[in-house]
Amino acid sequence: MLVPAPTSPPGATAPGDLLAQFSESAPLTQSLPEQIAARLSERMVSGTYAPGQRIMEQAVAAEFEVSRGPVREALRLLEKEGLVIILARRGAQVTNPTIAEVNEIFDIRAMLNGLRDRMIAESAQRERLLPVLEQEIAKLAESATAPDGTQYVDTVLRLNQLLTQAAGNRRLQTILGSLAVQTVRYTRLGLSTPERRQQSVHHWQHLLRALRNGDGDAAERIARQRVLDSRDAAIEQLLRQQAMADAKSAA
Amino acid sequence: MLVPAPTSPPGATAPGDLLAQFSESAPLTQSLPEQIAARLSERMVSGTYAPGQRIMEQAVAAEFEVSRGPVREALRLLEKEGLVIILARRGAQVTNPTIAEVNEIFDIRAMLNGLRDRMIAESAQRERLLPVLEQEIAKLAESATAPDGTQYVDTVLRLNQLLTQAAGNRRLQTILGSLAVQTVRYTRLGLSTPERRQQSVHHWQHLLRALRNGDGDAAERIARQRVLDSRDAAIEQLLRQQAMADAKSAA
DNA sequence: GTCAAGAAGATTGTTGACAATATTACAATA
DNA sequence: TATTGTAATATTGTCAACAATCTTCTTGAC
Repeated sequence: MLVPAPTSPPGATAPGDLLAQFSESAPLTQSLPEQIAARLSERMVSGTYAPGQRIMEQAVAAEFEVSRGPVREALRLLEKEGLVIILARRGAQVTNPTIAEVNEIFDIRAMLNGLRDRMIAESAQRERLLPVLEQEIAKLAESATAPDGTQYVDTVLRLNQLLTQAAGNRRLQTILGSLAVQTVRYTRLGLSTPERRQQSVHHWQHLLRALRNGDGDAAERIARQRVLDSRDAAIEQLLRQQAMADAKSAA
Repeated sequence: MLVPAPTSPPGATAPGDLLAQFSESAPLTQSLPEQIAARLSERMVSGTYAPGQRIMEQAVAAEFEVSRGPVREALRLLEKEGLVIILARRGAQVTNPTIAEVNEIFDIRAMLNGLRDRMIAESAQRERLLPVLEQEIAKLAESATAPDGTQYVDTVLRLNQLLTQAAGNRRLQTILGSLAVQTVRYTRLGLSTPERRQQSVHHWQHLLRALRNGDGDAAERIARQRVLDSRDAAIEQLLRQQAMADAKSAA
């Protein structure tokens, strides 16, 4: 049977725990394929499995001491999340999105975050959410100036999770969850400097104000801009990384 | 092996062929699970399988003369499309969306169609698309006044397909394709009267103008409004149907 | 040395059987 | 009669083996 993941105690926000984090109303006991998918997804977002790498069913099955059936299904789940691509009779490969594709994913997130935040702004029972948001955004402001961006990113993820759940649109939750998994890597990149994080805090504060005022138009506009800015920051960093890698390989 | 579907010759737009129609760059030879999924999806959109009905793996496997493995995978594919819901150890059930859920799906479609049409309006090589669109929209105007809405709906589907492909965002294509499959039924409902179809033609003509002018803002706004209107029309019809059913059962 | 053809090995796709769990039918009790 | 517990059945989950296909390595010709 499956060895439990070497993660922090339940409740802690473990990196790579995103599938569970964003999935709608997860049953208390995950199925075997889901457990395998969670374990594999950790390795993909953390880079243990490199982009482009081929994942062989038999190898995974042997490691987790299960048969290939559940592994196959786990890989299908990861395909749904966009973490692998499955080619007919050629198996699963860790996705290696081009910059254009990263752009595309952020575009979609921008639109759907806009919808999400508009829905919340226009919802009657948003009152209960506001105190929590205020608290989290305060935490955000604190951690913005830290040299390390880890805590900041965690809080952003938590905020997004809160809002996505609050919107109360199941399908939207599913789609945004899947897109979030695919873009964590890049979100981290985009928030790597204190300046970017300061900018991000301002966006969140604006959003909070719009939500408090029940201003759906503003909420949508700000949410969109926030994602598009984070996209631009991420792409900028990506290009910089790539340029450095290119220079190195040329030397 | 699998008996071929009793559909029209390839190329013809068969009802229920939607999975294939919207899937990105379908390989010429569908896998066995995909074939099964296509066959099952026909039955679901056509109502042969009633909403809420349970689909048993063994029964499907026996009918198509395959083992349960490919059937399982087919059902997972249909879950991805939102046509069934799979509960742990309880199998697959044809989804029976509430009116609230239908609303939610249309909301998402509205946003993403907005993104799609903005992308096209702002794309450099939209020129090639415009003549085709003009032609299809002309066809639309012709068939609007027909007593039967079938041809009109088909043309709308083709238009959406054209635009979705033209946007050139793979992930968007996937998501919109899946949402389209889920809402065909309701789109049909919303376009059931000539008045609604006339209104719809106007939207399309406005959209065409915005695309021609390269006006992304307008394209997005119009696309959104178009979907939201079709949503309202569909919901209205749904409620009417439901009221009639209720009255009947009370009698 | 490069390329093509073919054989050997590796990997995915499918199958049928068994195990674990859920559903149904039925009987006993309040 | 309604309800609860239990046995029988049905159904999903998992496994291991086989078939079909792809990949890689070797061999040979140019």
